[in-house]
Amino acid sequence: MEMKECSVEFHANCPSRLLLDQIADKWSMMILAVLADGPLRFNAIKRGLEGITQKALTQTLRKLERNGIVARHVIATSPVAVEYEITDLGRSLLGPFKALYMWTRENMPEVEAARAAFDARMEETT
Amino acid sequence: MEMKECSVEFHANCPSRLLLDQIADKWSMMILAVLADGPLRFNAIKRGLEGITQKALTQTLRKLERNGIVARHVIATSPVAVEYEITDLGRSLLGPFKALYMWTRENMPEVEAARAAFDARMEETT
DNA sequence: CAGAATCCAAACCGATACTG
DNA sequence: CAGTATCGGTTTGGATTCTG
Repeated sequence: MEMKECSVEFHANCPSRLLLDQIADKWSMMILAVLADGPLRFNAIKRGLEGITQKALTQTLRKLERNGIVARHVIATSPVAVEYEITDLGRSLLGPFKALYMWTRENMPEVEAARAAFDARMEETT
Repeated sequence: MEMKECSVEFHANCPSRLLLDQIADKWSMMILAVLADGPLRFNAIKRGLEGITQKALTQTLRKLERNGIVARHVIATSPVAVEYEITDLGRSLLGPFKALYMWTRENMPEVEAARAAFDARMEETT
């Protein structure tokens, strides 16, 4: 019997890895969900995401814009209005994201049970 | 015409949000992919993930174990062997993860183009 | 082999103040 | 309104050393 090694490998420079780092963060998924129904202005997005700071929102929007997932439109009124809109590319991401979201909803109870069991085991060793 | 607000809202204590924070991190997805074909020992996993440190691997495995996504089996040989195996719960996550992974592979070119365009625009304003 | 412990630097994070 | 700039504080992350 030979040694077991993994058949899949992930290299440090694997392009999908670099991209995953970009999109699989705390806020990106939620921002996209919020923009799914139509373009929104900066503060409207902010109001939809309880707990996000202005700084985090700005940074995440910039990153999404750079990756072509949202588009930023400046409307030259006074004071200026800025609208963020999901792009076609971003829209194509909604499917995968939704699958992940549905998984969390469906499997939450089982995860909670696992956590409780794990924490109980930790307790008893203490 | 009424003000546009978002119809979806994410609350800070939304359970799916808490779970998403746990599973959508840099290494979890890749560890799961590596374990998909069968159980592996600690250092075999490590060899499959170029760039991961022992500390990061330990931490991520603990988290996955706590959430019931992988199982840890200690084999009392000398020196000890420890095998990590994906659980049924973890296996059910592979689908959503794979969808995300496929998306990155398919849309990488478009993302790169968007980045180049964005960075070029930044240059010209400087 | 599979970690735990420690140390230090770097990245992040929220709060605050300021601006066109 | 939609940001930028700045500043501590905390968290993270790597490198190293040690152990059953």
